[in-house]
Amino acid sequence: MLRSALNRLVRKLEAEGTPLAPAEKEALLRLPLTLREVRADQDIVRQGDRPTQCCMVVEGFLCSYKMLPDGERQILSFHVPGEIPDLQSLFLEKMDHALTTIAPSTIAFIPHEAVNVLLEQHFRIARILWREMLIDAAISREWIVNTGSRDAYARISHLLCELFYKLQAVGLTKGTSFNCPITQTEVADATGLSTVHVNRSVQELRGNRLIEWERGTCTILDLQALEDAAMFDLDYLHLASAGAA
Amino acid sequence: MLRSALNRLVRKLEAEGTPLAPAEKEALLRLPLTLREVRADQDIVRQGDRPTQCCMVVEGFLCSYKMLPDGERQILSFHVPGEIPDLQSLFLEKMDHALTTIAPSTIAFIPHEAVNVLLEQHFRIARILWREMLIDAAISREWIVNTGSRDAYARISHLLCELFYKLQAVGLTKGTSFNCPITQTEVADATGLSTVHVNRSVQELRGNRLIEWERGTCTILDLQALEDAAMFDLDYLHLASAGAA
DNA sequence: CGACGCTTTGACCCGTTTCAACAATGGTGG
DNA sequence: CCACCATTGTTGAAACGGGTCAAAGCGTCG
Repeated sequence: MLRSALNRLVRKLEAEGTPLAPAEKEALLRLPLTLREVRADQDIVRQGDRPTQCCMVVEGFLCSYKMLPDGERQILSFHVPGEIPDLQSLFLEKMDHALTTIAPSTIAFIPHEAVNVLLEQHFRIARILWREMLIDAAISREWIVNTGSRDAYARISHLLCELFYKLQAVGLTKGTSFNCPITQTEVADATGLSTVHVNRSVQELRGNRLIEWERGTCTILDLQALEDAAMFDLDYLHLASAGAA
Repeated sequence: MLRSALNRLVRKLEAEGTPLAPAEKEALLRLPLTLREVRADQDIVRQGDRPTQCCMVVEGFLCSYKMLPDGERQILSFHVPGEIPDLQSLFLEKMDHALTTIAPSTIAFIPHEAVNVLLEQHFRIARILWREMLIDAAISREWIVNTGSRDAYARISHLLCELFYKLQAVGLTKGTSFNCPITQTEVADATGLSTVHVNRSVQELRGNRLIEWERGTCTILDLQALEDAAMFDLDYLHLASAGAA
């Protein structure tokens, strides 16, 4: 289990394109990971916390969010296996958002010190992780576009395209199907819509035969049409293959 | 002029809290900067570009934005003097958004190679710049909240609070007044609202005596009330003083 | 079987958009 | 110094996307 967690990390870092040197790989495998099984809807880190470790998603599904004084919850991103959602806590002491599971998950914790040592001794790994964090930032920018400039139908389409490509990149899709434990309420919190309206839009997507989505499994029936509806442009995910083009 | 640009950079980096060592400061001052005066509404970098240099705002005002196929423009962030808005192009080859001036500006260009050398030789500077980029990401997250969860009145209030604190951090405010060359159309593109509605909301803010805003100068009359209206929480800007608390 | 969480539905309402003018402002050239 | 033009800001009326509220269906799991 611990081995598989570390392997996921190595694979993730190599997905950038550059294979790791033996010394680098070894340094990664020596990282002191602590695994934890977490059930759904458990906060991993809370807003205002000052973490001393960061966490990697080994299995499951996380999201980060902020709560507003008026009770609104805004989801800021979804995190799939291989990602290290709060790596930024290495540099920004105080969490400005919370991190929670939205499905039963396996999380690996890594002490900050260990990561800091890693970064100083292996600048190439530092560069790869730096790049990862910038991709997260690129996704955030696209989410601004999503909530700011697209209508409900396009927003939800876009979210589904993003999830599909992110999951595909880590090998968690079968064809155009993927496990999608996100509830419509969570889609609503992520897109700035009401659950009612999300529901109606999802039904519209189903009616147009763009997707099927029930009991935690989402199948994209017409990816091209879904991307068109979403005005989706893959570039922002900065996937290795796309970058090479 | 070139000296003042470099000084602004040094000051910005030291604003993090840690004063730079003489060797570090010297390395910065040796950076090969190219200055350029640019009038308003000129693209500095375009979506799809693969820049070989990055740029620092010395004077003026920039914004980054994306265009959608349907003609909508979404502004993603505003950039004030001292910031290096496209530093990320060091790590993400292809620009996923554009960068443009919204006021006459002075820009300093720095070749990627020079920055790369700097990062490898001075890990502390790398850490500071890394942190800067993460703060940009934190601001993007807050913009997701803004467009996703706040109504028009709060969105505009929030934008003004953000600008005020960012400008204050680099010493570009006088009291609670600051130079604000942003048009209402740009506010609309940044907040995902129509210009008409922005106009009405700004008038409401004026009517409630929270702000004055005319001819490029914005004065906040009641900062506390403006922050309340915006549900503003300073934490996300990760200013040095706030981090120390 | 019953309870709980998630999805679905209908009816009504409101914030925001759209369209279409018009007024103010500021910069430019004669 | 004024006439002109292009931006930017302002206004009103009508329409619409999406929100709210409230209740009912449905799966699933102890």
